[in-house]
Amino acid sequence: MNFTEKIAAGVQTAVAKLYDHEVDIDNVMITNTRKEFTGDYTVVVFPFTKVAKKKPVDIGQEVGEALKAGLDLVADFNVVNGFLNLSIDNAYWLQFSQELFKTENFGQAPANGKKVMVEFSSPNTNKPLHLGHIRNILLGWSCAQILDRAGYEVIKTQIVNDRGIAICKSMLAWQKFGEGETPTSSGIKGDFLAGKYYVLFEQKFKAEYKIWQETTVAKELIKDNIKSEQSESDFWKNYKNKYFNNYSELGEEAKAMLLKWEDNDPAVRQLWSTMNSWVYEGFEETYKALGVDFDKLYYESNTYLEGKRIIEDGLEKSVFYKKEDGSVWIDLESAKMDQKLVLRSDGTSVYMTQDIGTAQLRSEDFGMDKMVYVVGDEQDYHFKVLFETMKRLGAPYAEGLHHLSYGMVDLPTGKMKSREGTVVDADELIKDVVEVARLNMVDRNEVTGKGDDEMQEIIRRIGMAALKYFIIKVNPKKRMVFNPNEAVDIQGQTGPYIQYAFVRAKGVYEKALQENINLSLADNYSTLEPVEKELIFQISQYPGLVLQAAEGYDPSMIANYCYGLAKGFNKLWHEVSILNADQPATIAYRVKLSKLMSDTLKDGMQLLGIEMPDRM
RNA sequence: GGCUUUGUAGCUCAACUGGAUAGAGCACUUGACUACGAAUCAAGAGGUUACAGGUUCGAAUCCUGUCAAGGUCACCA
Repeated sequence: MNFTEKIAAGVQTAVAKLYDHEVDIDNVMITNTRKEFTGDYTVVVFPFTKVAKKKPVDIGQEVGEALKAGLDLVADFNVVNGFLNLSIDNAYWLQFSQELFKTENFGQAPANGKKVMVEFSSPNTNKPLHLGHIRNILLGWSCAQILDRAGYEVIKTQIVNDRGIAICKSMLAWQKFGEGETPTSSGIKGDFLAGKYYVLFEQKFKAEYKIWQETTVAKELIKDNIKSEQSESDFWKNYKNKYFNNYSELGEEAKAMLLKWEDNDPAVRQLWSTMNSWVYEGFEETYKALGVDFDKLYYESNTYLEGKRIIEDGLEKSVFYKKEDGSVWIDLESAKMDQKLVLRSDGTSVYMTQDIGTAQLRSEDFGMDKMVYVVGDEQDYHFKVLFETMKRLGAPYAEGLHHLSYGMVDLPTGKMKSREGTVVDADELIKDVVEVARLNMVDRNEVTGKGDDEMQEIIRRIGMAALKYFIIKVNPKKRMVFNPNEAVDIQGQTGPYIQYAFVRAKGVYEKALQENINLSLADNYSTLEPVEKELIFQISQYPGLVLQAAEGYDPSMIANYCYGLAKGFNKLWHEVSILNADQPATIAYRVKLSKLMSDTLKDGMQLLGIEMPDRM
């Protein structure tokens, strides 16, 4: 039982005795005492005014006296307004820290026997990964790590969007204009090569569209359909899709290719798998640079036909209904949503059908209790509909479905737009941050004295820490601004700052080992400075925080915690001496405390996918 | 237009999910190295939490309305 639980129980009995009233233990409000007041924990006594029929200050005084008399660990108390501040006896803090020194795998919750699947990344195979994917990947990876630490069995997965009209566009452009170019022949990374032809298709299509707009067909069309307040260019912008489907030659060819693909045409399938394999090789490199991997991949080309069977079942159970034209729908108006199509009139699947099928497939494969989809917030509605549908279908895991929705990443100049070439490419960004880290290192003249490989690895870890921390410290659901200059910062609330605190603490510990300092003397330490207590207090929050972050699917909580912890240690570093303290017991205690701090920091950062360097 | 998300210091973000005088970093001032490593620390300045009402002991947080920005309303994925 930890301190807050003991205090809560104490408050419960005190209130029962004093005011003859049973309070639910969950309703006892305990917070950490704010810095400007003395104390460690604060009990909010306002809720008791009704039952006690007294002023908050008096209640605080009475409950405080009862706690001080009844609980050994409460050394002292003071009351400010309706807040009862409790100071924990130093002996308890010391005892508590001694226990932590011995604890292995601090922060790891016991296995809870539940399986959770986390889907993230899930790219299209027609272009390379960009900054938006990085946020997705970091969130997904981190979420998986946190759930693991919280006691779940975690399966990391993605659905690879390897089929559809977009891929056919790349394929067609390559076929028409590629002249047999390959990653090997051109030296271009596979995903970039596929992206190159996707862009090329769009350019050619645009040119074709432009010419068509001058034809008599087009002129009559716009005359009949343009709205009075609409400009011509707006009209054509809106008409683009219709042109692609109804008039465009390139569109016609691309659609024909998609049909051939669906018909298993050998030549098209061959081209398709060749180009996709280029892309996969490219992706693999990027994933490796980001330090992530997956346990199981699902390919849309395998799952896009799934789900029809479930639709049939659902029709029998009247979850869905069929219209005269044969299309199948679900009516979600009772849940304040719309009617939604789940099967086209020609019997083919839509996005929703696929997702229903994929969920089912995954359940058959793994039997998970929960499923987390890391997908951008533009799909909020889609997932709301999907989850409600799964609930109505009676899927056993329906209650465990969660959409980890995150906001778009903006640049200081505004939105990333592929058309305007402002998309920040993932590979390039990774290269850039590592390069800035290297230049920083050179500035410090610290390049000497370490092996080249070791140095490169340290630089890489620092650069990646800066990038990753910058992105993951922001609450997922918020839209964020990515300023490249700030992302490579190493001062203040940054990844390298946290790494620095870690390196310091670990350095002290290693030096103590070298000097054969007797660490068991820590048991004799008895004074405990305020900065030390502050640090133990922060460390004590860690396991609870992991559970909270898991429950809220929110890695940013861990990121902010790690910063606070690093800051606490840096403060201690400046206020007291560790290896030069005057008593051997003090030295031993502080060395152990540093070790505990660095272990906790390393664990927390690992949950964010950030590696710690041995030196900096 | 319907539904939905967000709005906090000049900038980037916090605020233990309704608690105390809204906190950090960057940038700007000012102090602290002959290293347990200053990639650090200490201090200063910076706020009508978009706005207006309401709920209550207590609101950045909950409710209503207004404004602003984004998303979404395809037999696309």
